[in-house]
Amino acid sequence: MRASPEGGSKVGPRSLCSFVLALARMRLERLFLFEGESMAKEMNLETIRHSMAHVMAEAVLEIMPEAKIAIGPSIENGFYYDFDLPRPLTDADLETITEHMKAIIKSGVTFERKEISRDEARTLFADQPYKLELLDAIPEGETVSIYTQGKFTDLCRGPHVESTKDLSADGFKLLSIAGAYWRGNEKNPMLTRIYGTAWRNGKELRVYLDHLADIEKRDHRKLGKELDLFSLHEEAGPGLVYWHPRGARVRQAIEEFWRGEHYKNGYELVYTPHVGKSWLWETSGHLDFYKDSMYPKMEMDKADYYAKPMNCPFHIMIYKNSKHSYRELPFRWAELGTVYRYEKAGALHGLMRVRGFTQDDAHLFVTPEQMDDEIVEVLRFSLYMLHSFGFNDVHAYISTKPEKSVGRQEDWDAATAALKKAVEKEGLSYDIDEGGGAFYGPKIDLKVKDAIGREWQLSTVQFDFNLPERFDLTFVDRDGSEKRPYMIHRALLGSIERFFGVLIEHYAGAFPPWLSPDQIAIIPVGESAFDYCKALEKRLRGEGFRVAIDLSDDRLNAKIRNAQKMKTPYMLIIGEKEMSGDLTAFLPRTS
RNA sequence: GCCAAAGUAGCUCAGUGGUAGAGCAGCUCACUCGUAAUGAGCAGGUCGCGGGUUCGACUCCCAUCUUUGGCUCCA
Repeated sequence: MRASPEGGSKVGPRSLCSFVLALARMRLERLFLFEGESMAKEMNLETIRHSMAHVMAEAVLEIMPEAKIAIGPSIENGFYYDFDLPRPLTDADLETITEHMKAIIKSGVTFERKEISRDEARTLFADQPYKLELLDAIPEGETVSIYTQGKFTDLCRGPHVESTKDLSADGFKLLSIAGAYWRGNEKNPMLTRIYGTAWRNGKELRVYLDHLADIEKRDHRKLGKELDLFSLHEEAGPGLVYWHPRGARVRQAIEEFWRGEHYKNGYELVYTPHVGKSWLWETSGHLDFYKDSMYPKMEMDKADYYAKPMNCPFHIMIYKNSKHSYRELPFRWAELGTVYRYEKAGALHGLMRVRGFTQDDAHLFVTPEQMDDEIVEVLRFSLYMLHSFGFNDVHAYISTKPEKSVGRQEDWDAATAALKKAVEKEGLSYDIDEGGGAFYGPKIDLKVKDAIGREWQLSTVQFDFNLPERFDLTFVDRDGSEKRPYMIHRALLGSIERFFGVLIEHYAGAFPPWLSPDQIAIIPVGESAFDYCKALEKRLRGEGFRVAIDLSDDRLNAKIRNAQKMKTPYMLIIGEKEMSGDLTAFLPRTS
C-alpha cells in the first residue's frame, strides 16, 4: 500500500505534526490550569469559591427566609452549601438562586470580618440550630469569627474576598442538587446540598465546562454504544459483559500482546476450570471470608460447586500435582482467568465494576532467596505493560501489615522491604499506606493518570503468606529438606473489562492503530470498485490487518463520515484512479 | 439504605387527561456517485412493571423495579 499525502491526505505529514503539537499544547495548558496552578492562585480560587458559597446562602435565604443553613465549604473546582429547606428544590429554583446571586455580586458589598464572644454568637444564631451545633464544636479558647456581606452573616473562619466585586457574576454555575446527611452521618437528618462551580471569570468557567463535557464524551458506556464495542443486558444478568465483534477485536489485540510478552518474560500460560468443589474454597478460606461476594453454590453428585471468584486455588492445584525441587523454581504461571463475584446491584458501573470479569492473573511460586529479584522483575514488567498502552504517568502505593494478619513478622518485613526497594529502583513516586495490606501479605498497587488527568488503579502485586500454608505447598531445598515457597499474586491490567473501560476513556474511543477495532476502512468510490475492494480486503486480512469494507450504496461523503464516526485510523479510498494506477488515496483520521 | 433526577421505537430524545411524535439507524426504490450526511417511500411502540382515580391514563395518584448523580472533603 502506498500513501499519497499530496493528493489523498487533507493533512500532510508536516501539517499533521504541527496539528498534533498544537493539540498537545492545548492539552498541557488545560492540565496546567487544573493541576499545576501555583499555591497562591489555588488559595485565591479557594477563597473565591468559599465566598461564592456565602453568596449562594444569602440568595437562598432571600428566597426562603425560613431555610436553616448548615455548612458551605469550597471544594475541588467549586463549592457547595447544605440547607434544611421547607420544600424540595427544582431546577427552576436553581435559576432563581443564580439570578439572586448575580444581583448580590453586582451590588459590590464588602465582606466584613468580626470576632465575637460565644454568647454573642449564640444570640446571633439563635434560630440557626446547625450553626449552634457548629459553634459548640469550636474548641474552647479558639476565636469565634463571623463574616457579613450585605444582609447575610455566617459563622466562619474565613478568609474571604474583600468585596463581592472580586467575584465574577458569569464565572460561576450551580450544577446540581443532592441529598447529604448532616455531618455525613446517616442517623442525622438529610439536608439539601447545592453544588456549584466557580472560577475567576467567565472564560475560565467555560474552559471548565468544556472539560466536563469532554469527560462526558469520553464515558466508556456512551462510546461503547456509539462504537458498537460491548453491551450489558439487565434481563440476561446485570454486570455481565457482552463483547461485540468490534470490542472483541480490541480485546484480541490486547490479549495477543499480553500473551506474547508473558512468554518473552519467562511466564507459562495455564488454563483452569471455571467452577470447583467447595473443598477448594474451604481450604483457601474464601468461603469463610468472602462467601457473601461469591455466586451461590451449585449442587451436583452430592457435592457443592462454586463459580470461581479467584484463580489462585487452581494454580495451586497445578503446583501440588507433583513434588518440586528448588532447581525448578521460580514458577511463573499466568492465565486470563474469568472469575465471578457478586457485587451489590448499586455498585455496578459499566465495565468498571462488573460481576463477571477476566483477570490478567499470574502466580509466582518462589524460594525466599528469589523474592527480591522476582519483585523487581514483576514491577518492571508492569511498567512496560502500562507504558505500552499509553499510560506514562504512574504512581505506586505500598500497603503494609494490618493489625490482623497471618505470617511471621520477619517475612512481612522482608517482603515489604523488597517492595520498597523495587519501587525505588524503578524510580517511581510512591506513598505508603500503613496497615493497608491484606491480612495475607503486603502489596504494591500502581495507579495511572489518563489523558485528562484522572487516576485509575490498574496493576497490583501482592505477597501471600497465607495460601502456601493453607494448601501446604512445599519444595525440596538443596539440603533435602522440605520448605515452604513464597507466593506472589499479580495482575498487570487488573481485569480486561475494567482495563478496556479505562482505555476507551483514555483514548476517547480513538484507539491507536495497533488496538483499533478497524485499522483500515476500505471505501470504494462506486460500485465498479467493489470487486477490487473485496480482493484488497482479503489480501489485507491475510496479512493480519483488521479491516472494514463499506459496500453500502451511500455517497462517498457519507462513507468517509461513517468511517470517521467509528474513529477508524486510516481510510483507503478506491476508485478508477487507484485501480488503474496502483495509487491509493490514504486518509488518516482527524479528530 | 437515604436525597434527587430519569425510564416513551434499535439509538438520541420530544410530547399531551381524548387514535403515540421527530431525527438517526433499519428495510424498499431511484440515483452510480471522487473526500465530513443523495432523495423518496415503508416499517417499527402493552409509553419500565402492578394497582387506583376517571366515561377515558403514556399523562394524575399509590406502590414497585431499574438506571444515573450525590450522600468521603466539615465553621
